[in-house]
Amino acid sequence: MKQSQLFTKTQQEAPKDEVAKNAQLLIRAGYVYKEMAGAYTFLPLGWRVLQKIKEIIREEMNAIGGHEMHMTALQDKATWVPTNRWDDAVVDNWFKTELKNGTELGLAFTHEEDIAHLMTQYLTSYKQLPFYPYQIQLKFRNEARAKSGIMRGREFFMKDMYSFSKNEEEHNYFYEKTKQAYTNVFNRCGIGDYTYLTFASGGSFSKYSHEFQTITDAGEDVIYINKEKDIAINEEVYTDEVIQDLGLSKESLIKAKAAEVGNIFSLGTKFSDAHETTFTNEEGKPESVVMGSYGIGPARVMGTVVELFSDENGIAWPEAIAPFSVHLISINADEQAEALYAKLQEDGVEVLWDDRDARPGQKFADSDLIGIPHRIVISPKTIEAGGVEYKKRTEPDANIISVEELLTLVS
RNA sequence: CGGGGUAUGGUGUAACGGCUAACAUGUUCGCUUUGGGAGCGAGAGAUUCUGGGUUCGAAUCCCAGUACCCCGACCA
Repeated sequence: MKQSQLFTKTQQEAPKDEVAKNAQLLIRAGYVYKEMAGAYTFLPLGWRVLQKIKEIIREEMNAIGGHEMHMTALQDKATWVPTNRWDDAVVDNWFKTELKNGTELGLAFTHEEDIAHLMTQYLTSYKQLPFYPYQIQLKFRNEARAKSGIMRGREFFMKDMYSFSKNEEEHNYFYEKTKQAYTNVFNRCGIGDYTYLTFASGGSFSKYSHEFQTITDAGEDVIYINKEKDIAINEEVYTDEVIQDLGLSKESLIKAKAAEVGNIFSLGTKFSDAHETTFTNEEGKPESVVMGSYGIGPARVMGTVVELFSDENGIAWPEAIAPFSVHLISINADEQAEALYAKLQEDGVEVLWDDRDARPGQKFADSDLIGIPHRIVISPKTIEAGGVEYKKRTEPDANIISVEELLTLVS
């Protein structure tokens, strides 16, 4: 894409009401626009990053048998009464509204009830099980206080997957597979080294749930990490009993602030009992289906990445989720740049060409701020030296390489 | 939801209760310039958040509302 055609532009200063580093950088670099507290618009650059994160999630969910679908965000009150979660005293962050005729509606903050109810129509036999529908969708939560930029909004993206299994054994097998799939997602997004499988409070059907917590000061949770075993304990269940149960010792645990980028949860038959979501077993008798739910916040992942990978000049995206792979900067070499741009695109390289009539200093500053992994400069100077200048965003030095070398580097 | 704070061109800031609300940046036009946010000149851009009050006079003081930010609580 030609940068002159991007409608977003960079800003030297962040709006003063934005304190979170992720939001400051994303706004300054033109990735997002803040509509109101806790609600951000993803501009073309930001949407590209988000789409890449979603696509990684999609691939990993599909790889373990997930089926993508899309549920309505409008919630029927009747569906939420059986589990008592319509009650404002139980769930206090509903966005509720009503139809013209006065019928009450909710905007989805999650979908367990909805999908348990839906499945009463489709789940009949044990032969159908197990299966794993998921969606990547907007969720709404009327948070008392939005904060941390795009990491905790009132409207936010969520990948929510639900598992339906015949029994605990079948459920546990998938639960463990999901752990690995989640690990793959966070590794691919570049935050694997900072992300820990974290034991958190379970529910009536399991001792623990598992969270994926990424170490960052911008996070809201406190966890205790055991680096050797690559696991952590959430502060909320940090007791002598739990430490012992996990075979750890207090001395081996390091306290850290972290952001919850994903969680997986065994639900047992809590929701299927409430909605009579049953299947007919091999004996011909009805049985409640065993459920699990599995969430990832793609925008929270994006915010966390920015928190982790930036310097005083701007963002430094991990390769896999960068909006573009190559940032091509031309200085008084439009013709040569145009040819290189065409060549890169031909080779399937995602390239942003800064073709603007701007001074070099501004282009460099913008490039650092936007944070595309590979920077190419083409100018009379580099042409005379026999090629282009190449620099990684994460490295301080640039060097001249030939176009052929460049193509093998980035293709 | 409790406590605290802030609100002035698009953005960041300034202005003792007293002149036509100032500066930087961005933006438009012209000339010059081209390897780390260039220079000169000329323009456009504000009902100082809203409503009330005090005062001869309010961006400035007071009250209410709204929005935003921070701390805490909440986060099924």
